[in-house]
Amino acid sequence: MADRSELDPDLLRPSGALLAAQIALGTAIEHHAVGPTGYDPTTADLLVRLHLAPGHSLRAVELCAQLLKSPSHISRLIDRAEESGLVRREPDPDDRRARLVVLTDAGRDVVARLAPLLTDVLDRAIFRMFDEGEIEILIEFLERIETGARTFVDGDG
Amino acid sequence: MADRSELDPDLLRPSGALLAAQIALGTAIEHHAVGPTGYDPTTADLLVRLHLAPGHSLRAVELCAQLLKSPSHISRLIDRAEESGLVRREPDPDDRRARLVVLTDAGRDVVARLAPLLTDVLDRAIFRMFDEGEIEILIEFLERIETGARTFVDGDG
DNA sequence: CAACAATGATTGTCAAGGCAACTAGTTCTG
DNA sequence: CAGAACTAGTTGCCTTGACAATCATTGTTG
Repeated sequence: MADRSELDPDLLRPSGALLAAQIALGTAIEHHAVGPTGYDPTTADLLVRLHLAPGHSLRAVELCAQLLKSPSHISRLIDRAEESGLVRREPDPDDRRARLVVLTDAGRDVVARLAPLLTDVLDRAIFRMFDEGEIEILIEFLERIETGARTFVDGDG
Repeated sequence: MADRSELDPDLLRPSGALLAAQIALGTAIEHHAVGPTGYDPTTADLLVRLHLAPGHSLRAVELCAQLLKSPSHISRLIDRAEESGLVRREPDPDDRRARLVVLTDAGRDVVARLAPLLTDVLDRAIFRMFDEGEIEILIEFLERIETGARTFVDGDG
């Protein structure tokens, strides 16, 4: 489609729109939902993932996958959340290398405060902007990009 | 649509897909296009934006807007690029507060090496995954999210 | 079951990047 | 045209977060 020896001005349009949507959504979540809790966005995401997980707990490796962050980042993220009393590390009975990260009552309170705000932001920024069929198309489009991109990085699942 | 006092498991699906697409695409660009040049992704983006700009130059404030980064970040990004000889700062004749960031010949060479790789990644990760009408729908969907998200941050343009 | 590869988690080190404070130049208003 | 308000850019300080190395445990294979 494009002449590869020069940059097509339209080349960055889709990726630019993707980035812009991401940034705008992140900013909205941060200002309207996460900010009021007093925690940072990644910590908030951590708490939400734990809340959604069975037993309100996950292993760190699982959090890496869900939050798309590096192990070192997750480890220190848990450090901070633990110091704030939001989560607790417990041994994993199935694997003594692993440690379960468990949501504490204080963490559940934060999620309870966060949930309606986050739901509101995502409702108004995304769900109300589309009808139900469109949402599925949107997700399918985004998955197509992810798939297309992974053909370059293939071999990492 | 959603019960706001509890988290809907589907709540994060679209935003999760958005993030996953973003990360996968960024990783593909970084590994396949930017990595071979030896520079970091943000520097590469800087060079591309300058290349696409009239006169191969932009003011820093314009780079903030295009790269969606803070002024301090842009300032230091230009520092590094200038030390590497990729760009040059020149006074802006129209406004003596501003400084034009101009692509050097060395910077142009990097863009020339980068362009076909970047075009290839974006072609295969995005353009070839969609037909032309779909691309426009995709962009319109993403702009809808951006618009929806901006209703929370409104007043910043 | 002993040696060895693979996996989960953590830590040291360092770059990326944001916020607030500051300088310098411009525009607006009296 | 003097002062106030604003805009462009830079710097100090700090947090976030990635990579490489390390330790502990598990699985695998002779």
